[in-house]
Amino acid sequence: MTIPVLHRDDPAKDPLVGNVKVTRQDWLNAALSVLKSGGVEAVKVAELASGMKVSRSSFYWYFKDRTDLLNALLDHWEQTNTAAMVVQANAPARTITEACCNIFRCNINTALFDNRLDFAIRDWARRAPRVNAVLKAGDDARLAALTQMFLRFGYPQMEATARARVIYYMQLGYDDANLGETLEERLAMVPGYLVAFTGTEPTEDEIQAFAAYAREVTQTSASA
Amino acid sequence: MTIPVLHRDDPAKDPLVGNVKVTRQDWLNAALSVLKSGGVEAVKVAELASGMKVSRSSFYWYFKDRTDLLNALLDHWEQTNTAAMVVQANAPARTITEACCNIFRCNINTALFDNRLDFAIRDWARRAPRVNAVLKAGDDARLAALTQMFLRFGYPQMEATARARVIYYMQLGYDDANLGETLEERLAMVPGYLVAFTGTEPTEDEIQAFAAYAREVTQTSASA
DNA sequence: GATGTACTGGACAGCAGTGTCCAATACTTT
DNA sequence: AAAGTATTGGACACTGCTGTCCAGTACATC
Repeated sequence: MTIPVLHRDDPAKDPLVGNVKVTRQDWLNAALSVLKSGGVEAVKVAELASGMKVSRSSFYWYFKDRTDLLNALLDHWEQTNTAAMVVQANAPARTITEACCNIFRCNINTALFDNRLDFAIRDWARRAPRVNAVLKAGDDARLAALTQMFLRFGYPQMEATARARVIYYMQLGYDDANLGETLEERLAMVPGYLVAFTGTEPTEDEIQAFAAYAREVTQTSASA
Repeated sequence: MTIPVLHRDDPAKDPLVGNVKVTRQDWLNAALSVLKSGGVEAVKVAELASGMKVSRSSFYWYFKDRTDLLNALLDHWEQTNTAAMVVQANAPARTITEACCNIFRCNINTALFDNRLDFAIRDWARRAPRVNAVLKAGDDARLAALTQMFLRFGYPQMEATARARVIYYMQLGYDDANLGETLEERLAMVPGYLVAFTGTEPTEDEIQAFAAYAREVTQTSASA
C-alpha cells in the first residue's frame, strides 16, 4: 500500500504551477502501486486520495470515473511487460542456456519486467472477461517469442513449444508462490533449472555472468 | 457463480426437518463455488442468500459472521488439495515418467485436486498474511513430497529439488493461464513435458495409460 | 488589479454490503 | 391440541465507497 513518489516530491521535475497538487501520472502511479499490493478491488478512489492527501474530487478532473482509471492501468500493463519479455527472448546469445538466462532477467529485474503487476492483472483477468482477453493475447505473444528462441537453437518444433511452455509457466508459478525468496536462494538453483529447461548443461561463465547481472540490478533497485 | 446442488435438492439425502431450508454445508458449498469463480471479495452473505433463495439472517444462525465463513473455507482447502497431491507423489510407479503422470492426475481430475480453488486461495493469500502463511505451508509440503519422489528414482538431492520445483511451479503457472484448454490439446503436449521434467523419455505404454485415465475422469465429471 | 484557467475541497445523495433484533413459521414432543 | 425447538424473514441502523455539484483557491495573463 506504499504510495510512490509524487510529482511534487521529485526535485528533478518541473514544479507544479497553479493550484495543482497532483498530476494524472501521480494518480496512475498510486493506483498501480495499490493494484500490485492489493488487487483491483483495492483500487479505490477514496483510498488513493487520502494516500496522497488530496480530496477525492480531484480524481474526477483527471479521470471520467473509476473504470477509466482501471482501463489506463490495463493499457500500461499492455505496453510494458510483454514487450520486455519479447525483447529478452530475441536478445543475442551463443547458447540456449545463455538465452534462458536472458529470460531469467525478467524475473529478477523489476525495472525490466514487473512481476507483481503481472499477477495483479492475472487475478483481475480471472474475474473480468475483457481483461482476460488482453491477458491471453499477452501470454500468446510471450510464448511465441520463447518458442522462436528454442527454434533458433535447433530444437524441433514440438519440443520448442513444450520447452517454451515449461520455462514460461514455471517462472509464472514460481514467482506466484515465491515473491519473498532472496536473490541468493534463487541464484543457487539456476544451474538446476537450466538443465531442466534446456536439456543441456550451462557453462560456468554463463552462470557467473548471470549472477553478476542479478547482483547488480538488485543493488541498484535497493539503493534507488 | 453457479450455486451447487443444495441439500434439499439432492434426493439421496435425508429430507430436511422443521423449518430448515438450507444447511451449514449448503452455505459452505455456495461460498466455495463463488470463491472459485469470483475470488474472496465476491463471497458476500447477501449474494449467497439470494442465490439460495433464503434470507441473509439465516446465515447468522450457522456462522458467527462473514469471517467465520471464510475461515471455514480456508480450513476446507487445507484439508483437501495438499493431501491429494502428497498421495499422488507417493503413489507407486515403475519409472519417474510414470510417477510424473501420477502428479499430472491432479491437474486433470477435479475430484482429486481442485485447481480453481487453489488459485482462489493463492489470490486471497496475496492480500491476507494469515492466509499466506497457510498457503506457504501447503506449498512446502507439496514440494517436499515431489522432491522425495525424484529422490526415490535416484536423482541427486540438488537436482531433485530443482526438478520438483520445475514440475510443481510449471503446473501452477500453466493452469493459471490455461484453465480453458481442452483435454486433447493438453494430452498432446504430455510427452514433451515429461522429457523436460525428468530428462528421460516416457514409454508409449505410460502415455497411453495416462491418456486413458484422463479421458475417463473427464467423461465421468462431465456426466455427473 | 481584474479576469481567466486549472484545478481542489467539502457537502450531498445514493447504493451495496454487513450485522442485529424480533416476530413468524413449521415441524416435534408432550 | 399446547408448548417447545430450530430456523427463517423482514425491518433497521451503520459503514464504506462512488459520483456530482459548486464554491474556493493559486497562479498566469492581460
